[in-house]
Amino acid sequence: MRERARFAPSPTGPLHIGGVRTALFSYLMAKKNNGEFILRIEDTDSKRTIDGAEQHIIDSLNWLGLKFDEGPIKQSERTHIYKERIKELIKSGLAYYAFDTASELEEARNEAETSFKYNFLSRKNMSNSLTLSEDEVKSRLEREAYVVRMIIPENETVNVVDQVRGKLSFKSEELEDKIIMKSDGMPTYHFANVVDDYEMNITSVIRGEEWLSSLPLHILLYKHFGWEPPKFYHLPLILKSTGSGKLSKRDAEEQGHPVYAVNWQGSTGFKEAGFTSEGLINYLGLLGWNNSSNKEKYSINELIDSFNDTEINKSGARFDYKKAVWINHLHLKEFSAEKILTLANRTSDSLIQKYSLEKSEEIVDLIKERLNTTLDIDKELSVFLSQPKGYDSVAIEKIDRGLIYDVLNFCKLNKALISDPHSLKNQLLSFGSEQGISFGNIMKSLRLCLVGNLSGPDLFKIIEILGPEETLNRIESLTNKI
RNA sequence: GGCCCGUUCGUCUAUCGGUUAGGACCUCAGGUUUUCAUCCUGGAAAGAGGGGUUCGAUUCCCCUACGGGCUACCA
Repeated sequence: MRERARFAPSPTGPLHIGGVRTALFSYLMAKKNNGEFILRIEDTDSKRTIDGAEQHIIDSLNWLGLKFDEGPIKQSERTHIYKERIKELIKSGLAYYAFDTASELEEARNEAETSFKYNFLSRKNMSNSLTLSEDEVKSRLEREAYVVRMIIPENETVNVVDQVRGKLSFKSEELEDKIIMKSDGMPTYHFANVVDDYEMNITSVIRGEEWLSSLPLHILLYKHFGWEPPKFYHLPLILKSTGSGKLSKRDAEEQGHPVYAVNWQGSTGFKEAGFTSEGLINYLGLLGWNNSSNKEKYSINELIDSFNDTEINKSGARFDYKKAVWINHLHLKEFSAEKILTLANRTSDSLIQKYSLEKSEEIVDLIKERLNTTLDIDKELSVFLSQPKGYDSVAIEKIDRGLIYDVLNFCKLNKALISDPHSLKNQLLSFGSEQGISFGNIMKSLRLCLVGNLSGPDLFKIIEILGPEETLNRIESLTNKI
């Protein structure tokens, strides 16, 4: 059978990093086995559906390059399918109508000494089609709101298999006759999910660990229908970087990092924070999976090749932003200059305009290895576009004003040298030894003057690129300021 | 509270009964570099606790502790 894995988010909010990881693993599972990746939108709760969330999910997957082969398939457009299936179940006595109101249920919960469960014991005392006469059921069905509940067998051990953890078992008395169709006629998650996975020939269900406790319910549903269940993988949760609990938007903001792949309203996404899709995918791929090699840098294709569903981890993993940035750096420094230029937010057009495409790419190669995020591209390139906007005053004091002045003066007096950076270096070297100024300080002075601070790529390369005129301008400019 | 899952350096992880418990991020100390960064070398840093099983347990089993998830007409 052809591998078919789906990502089935609910559009009750923007797609966060945990969802992205689930999508990625589903994608890897599908592609590893030459199968299909399907996007299904689980929008059965109209009250909780958020405008724009579906689009955000799609935008995120697009940016990440997790292309879906089918979808988006929306559950809200498939209610007729669920209704048919509900009827089937009722007919075979595996589901029933229930008329209990919210307040009646609440009362039952309050009265119960331990926790109340709507199951084989309590359902005898509730208003449903199992306890009411056929006529009454019929008339109440016409007049009243009702739900449909699935039957959970009594005193049975439900054995399930999670591919990540192995065999698990649940006692049926711990389970509840879950509602499978709400009074608004919409199916609940449990039902729509099972029916769709069956109807869509899904072979692997990959989802977050928060669904593990509902697995027996789902397995029972498959049994009720007489269907063969797919393989289930419950992924460990992504935890906040410090403290305890699941990663949430709020925690991420407190820790100063994004939670969404791309911008969502006021929240900065990883994309806007300077991540490449390659970097994010790489980091997320390693969160909860590894193939026991020491390899850290993976392209999406390498991830697909190496992915093995038996190597998914069991325990929750904290999100480590620094490591994510480091992995992003690994990718960025190996991108082509051409690609990096497209990743810059502001500077690339003016750079190409000022220099030429060829020259611009040369410049990018100079700064490439210094990049942690795409935000750094503008920062690094701005040196080549305009004079420094300010000078690091601490550095000026540290080097000593007089000394800086001497160095800059030397350059001004030897203008011809500027157009020949190689002999400039030699002349500066001898100037330094004559004057008793360390070469390091000479270079610091010059760098400060040309760049505004003490960091950046090779100075003589910068001089070469800026050209004699601009270099002298900048020298002039700082000389006047100190 | 009940049910379920989990537990190796601060963090992500390797180890499928016998290892000086390995790698990476972070961190620290050196080195390279004109500076910062990159890069290179090195250091510090771990099997939650208690019982078993075994010649031998990080590894298998049990208990406890801790962490997490679920416990809705939400997904």
